Amino acid sequence: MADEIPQPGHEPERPPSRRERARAATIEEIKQTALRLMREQGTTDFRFSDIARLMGMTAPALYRYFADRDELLTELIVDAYNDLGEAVAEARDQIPVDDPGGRFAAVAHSYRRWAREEPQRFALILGMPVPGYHAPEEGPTTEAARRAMAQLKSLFYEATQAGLLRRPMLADDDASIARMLAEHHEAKDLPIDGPPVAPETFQAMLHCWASLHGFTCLESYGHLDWMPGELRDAIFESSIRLIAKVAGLPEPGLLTLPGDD
Amino acid sequence: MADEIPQPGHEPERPPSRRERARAATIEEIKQTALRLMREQGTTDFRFSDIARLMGMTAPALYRYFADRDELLTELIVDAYNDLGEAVAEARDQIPVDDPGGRFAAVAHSYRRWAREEPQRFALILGMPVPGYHAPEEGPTTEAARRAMAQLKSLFYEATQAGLLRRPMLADDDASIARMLAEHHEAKDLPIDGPPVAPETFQAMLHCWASLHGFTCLESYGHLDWMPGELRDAIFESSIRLIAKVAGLPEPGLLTLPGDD
DNA sequence: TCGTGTTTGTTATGTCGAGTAACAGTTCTA
DNA sequence: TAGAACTGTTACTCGACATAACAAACACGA
Repeated sequence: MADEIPQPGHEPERPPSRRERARAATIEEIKQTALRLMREQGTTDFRFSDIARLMGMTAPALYRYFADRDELLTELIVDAYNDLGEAVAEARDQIPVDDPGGRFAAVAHSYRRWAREEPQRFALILGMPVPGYHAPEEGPTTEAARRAMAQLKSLFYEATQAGLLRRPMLADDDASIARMLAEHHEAKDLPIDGPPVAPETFQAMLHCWASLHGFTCLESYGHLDWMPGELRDAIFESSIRLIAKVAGLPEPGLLTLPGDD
Repeated sequence: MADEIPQPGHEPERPPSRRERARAATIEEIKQTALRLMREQGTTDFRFSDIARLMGMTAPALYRYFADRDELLTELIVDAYNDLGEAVAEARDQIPVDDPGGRFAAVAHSYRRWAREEPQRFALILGMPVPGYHAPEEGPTTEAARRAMAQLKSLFYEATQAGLLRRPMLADDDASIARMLAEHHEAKDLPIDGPPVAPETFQAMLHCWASLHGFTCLESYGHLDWMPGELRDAIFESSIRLIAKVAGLPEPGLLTLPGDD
């Protein structure tokens, strides 16, 4: 009785059985249905009973797959991080490595587009989560966030390696920042994977992220709705170029960004 | 029976009666209690029953003051907008008008400080609101948001008038943006009160807001928690100076920002 | 093929919070 | 002081989360 319980985390790698595939499919359907509800209702909330009804089931059946609402939410958050990270990485990798300016533009556009297309999922990961939800401390969500942010960093790292990154424009003496960053690079407690970058590069990267994220947040939550879309697009494009220039990235090659409407 | 219902919105101006004062005090206590609960629980959610319990009342009594949860939330949102706007305006006005760089720094610091001190209220206005809540279209929240943003604009307007604003650094040719902005200034459908500013100034202002907001959002929702506070402060300060420089604002006078920790 | 244990669904039920109804005490005002 | 308005109460409905107990389908070894 006692050792029948499988220890989660290091299951032996065997081919998934028929039942396991069915279970995985159901889990996926539950998540997709939850996302559909969020999209239709425009919130980050959903009801178990609604999910069950749309799936032709009763609500308690869902508890066979998720212990509670929080567990489902956590999975959705992790998926959203991964999805955003993948979307950004894919857009980035469609631009040649020797055009880091273009790569950053692609990252920025895909970040914005993802947020516009999935405002609820965007709110899920970068807004304040659903009331009553408490993310597991240092859990999978933190891990996924770390990975997503690494996408941006690798861009700067590659640019540095290729010698395509000018010194970023910085406000003034940043000796203290450089020192603090160096200390923490040594202590290796920065959450970004991969090799280290120069302090001023790191700072430029963070500035890029914050500016990009700020515009995206404002737009995604409707705070820029008073601007016509055409104007928003133009201002975003201009802002991104400005940010890139300030961060020391070269001018992007003039090309149509893939998938940019 | 029919015409007993008072039409909301144009009540005659008489001195508040004893009862009206008591009612206003109760409404205020309800709001404060809701805020206290939000702060204690770290969410934008609250339970009517909890509010009532903390006030020594029963839950249904609250419906004498607010028709439902949404109505209370709307008031809290409006209050938050006004509060943030006031905090920002106050910080700004403690710096002389002839130091627009310093004024912007003060605005930025107070914006950030407010968000850090009241992350729940910040989420309430600039994040995705509580599930199930639907803001009244073009209602008081929109109005309050408009006013709050006008605080930033007036800073740039004053700087322009005083001839202290250099031409902002822009990415490249922005003729189309200038044209679109000019059209919308003529159409007067921009949400910002007060006299118009030049298109490039407007663009710079928006860039300032987005960058400031981005950093603030990331920090307020804990996405920068991996940085020690000292480093966050330094990077924020540096970023703000950079943004100001890029926007064409002069270097701020070296002074201790009021209330800055 | 059969029987047993696991998985996945069901219905019935408990709990809790939003919101309403009916009623009671208090305060204002004519 | 009587009636109207206001503000609170208790009792109740409703809907959602979550659990318990049970039933059907499935997997698999003898």
